[in-house]
Amino acid sequence: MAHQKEKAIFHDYIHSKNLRHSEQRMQILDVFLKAERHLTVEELHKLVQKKNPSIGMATVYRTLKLFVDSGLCRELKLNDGITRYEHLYGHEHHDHLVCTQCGALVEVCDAEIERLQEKLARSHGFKIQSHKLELYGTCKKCRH
Amino acid sequence: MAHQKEKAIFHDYIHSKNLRHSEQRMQILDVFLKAERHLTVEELHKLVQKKNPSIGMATVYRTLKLFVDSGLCRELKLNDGITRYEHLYGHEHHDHLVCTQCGALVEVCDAEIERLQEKLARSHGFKIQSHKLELYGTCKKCRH
DNA sequence: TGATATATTGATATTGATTATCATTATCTG
DNA sequence: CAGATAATGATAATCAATATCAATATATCA
Repeated sequence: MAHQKEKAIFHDYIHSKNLRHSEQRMQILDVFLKAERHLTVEELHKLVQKKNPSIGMATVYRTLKLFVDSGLCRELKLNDGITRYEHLYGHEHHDHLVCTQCGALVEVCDAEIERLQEKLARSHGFKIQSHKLELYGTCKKCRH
Repeated sequence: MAHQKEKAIFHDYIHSKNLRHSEQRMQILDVFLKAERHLTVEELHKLVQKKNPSIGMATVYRTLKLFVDSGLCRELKLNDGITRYEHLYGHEHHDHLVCTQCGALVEVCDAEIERLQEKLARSHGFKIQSHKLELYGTCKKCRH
């Protein structure tokens, strides 16, 4: 079974917080790790139900929170108001290009922009903890 | 009475869409223009009620949408999930520094970052329509 | 000006996403 | 294995935002 590192991280997190393992959590983690990125809660719930139909939405919500807290994934809140979750472990930091026509999501990163952000914040006395950069526009396909 | 330009914009918008003027819309516009930026719907509703207690929340929601469509203001959706509205007319484009401790909002702009964003998008075949850049961190005050 | 068509309002219901509650069940620890 | 308690799933509650609808206000035209 793959994703040993991620499972170890979750395992350690569960223990460090004196929480318990459960069949459901392991199943949800398994499905989440195998899935593509940028899943909504509903999408994940549907995938999980294929494996275990008795797992409820509430459990998926609760478990995703644990994933976030453990550092396995992060919430992505785009302008459409729908919260998506994307893998974090083993993935470089990145920002997003969002196609406003087809909804395509492209991950991008630019070290120079990051540097200038730091500088900009510093010049206003801020110390950055995190940032959010989303570029909304049309992708090549949708313009042709 | 100040803000003639903004009122003319709204007036023109209303006419162009074959909508109607109303006492309530004018009162809400007046209060909005006088207020500081970054108002939530609830905050604006409270301010408006001081002038006309009968104005309901729904009308404030509806009217703010008109303001956005007319170009007078824009929605600002930060990570806390609360939608704020900020003045647009007569204000330069800007991004935001957000203090995660005290909630302070600082407006910033960096032409070089904007330029690099364009370039980054272009290199992936995207044509940018809008962007969102928020830098979360701690302000000087909160660190001392 | 007055009648008519229709946009607007405010109260309330509804939606959709998320969180809280709670009785039942499962897991861990000794 | 037993006891303590965390987790689950169903459901209710919450919260922001939107839709509905009867009553009212506004614009237009005769």
